[in-house]
Amino acid sequence: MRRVVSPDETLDLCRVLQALADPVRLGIVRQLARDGDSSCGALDGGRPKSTMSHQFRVLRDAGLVETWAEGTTHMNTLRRAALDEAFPGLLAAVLGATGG
Amino acid sequence: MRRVVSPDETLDLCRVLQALADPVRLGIVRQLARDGDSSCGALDGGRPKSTMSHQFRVLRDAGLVETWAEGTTHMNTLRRAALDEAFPGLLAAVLGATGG
DNA sequence: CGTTTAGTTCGATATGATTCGAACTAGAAC
DNA sequence: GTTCTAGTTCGAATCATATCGAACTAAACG
Repeated sequence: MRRVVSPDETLDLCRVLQALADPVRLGIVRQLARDGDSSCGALDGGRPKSTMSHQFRVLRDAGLVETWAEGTTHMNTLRRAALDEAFPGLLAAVLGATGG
Repeated sequence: MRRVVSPDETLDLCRVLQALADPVRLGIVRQLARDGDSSCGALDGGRPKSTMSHQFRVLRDAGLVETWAEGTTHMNTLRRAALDEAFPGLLAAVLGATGG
């Protein structure tokens, strides 16, 4: 249950919006919200690992996602509480939107 | 009261988020929300006109802002209704956030 | 220890965004 | 018509982002 990369504690709105402004990353966030914590591999959609690793890094750096190792896999969770506290309603609005 | 550039009627979430994910454009949106319709010149913050023209174009293309000519000046308005309909709560969340 | 599995990091490339000066356009005022 | 004002468009430089293969790391398992 070690934490791999500590997300930046001070959430920056522009950074959060930029992290969400990408179809791949928005899909990851949506899937995490819908299905709960998942490994990186369960969220890659067939894309190369190096590409996904980059996308997860952007999400972590923006403070949207937290990642830890469990055995050989890395688990990801949405930082709902932190996001709701910093930007109330933002995550709900993004998740509620139907289109991509 | 002619409309200069017709915003794309179908709002795309990724495009909207990307347009908002810039401090300059976020500031424009915030100022439009707070002070009401304004000319481009009243929102430039001393930046070159060509730079601002580009930023307004991004906002228009994303459907966030509508622009029309009044005499020599161009007036801008936030498309609140369209945004609230497409992504309920999003604009409120972005405007409610205190930080940049 | 050797191997497999799951991600990361590195390096390169390609694509897109931002910025700005200079030239252009349209309306207003003289 | 000339001039002024307010923005746009063009072109180029700069910077950031996305993507991917290849090499690397760390845990698990034999």
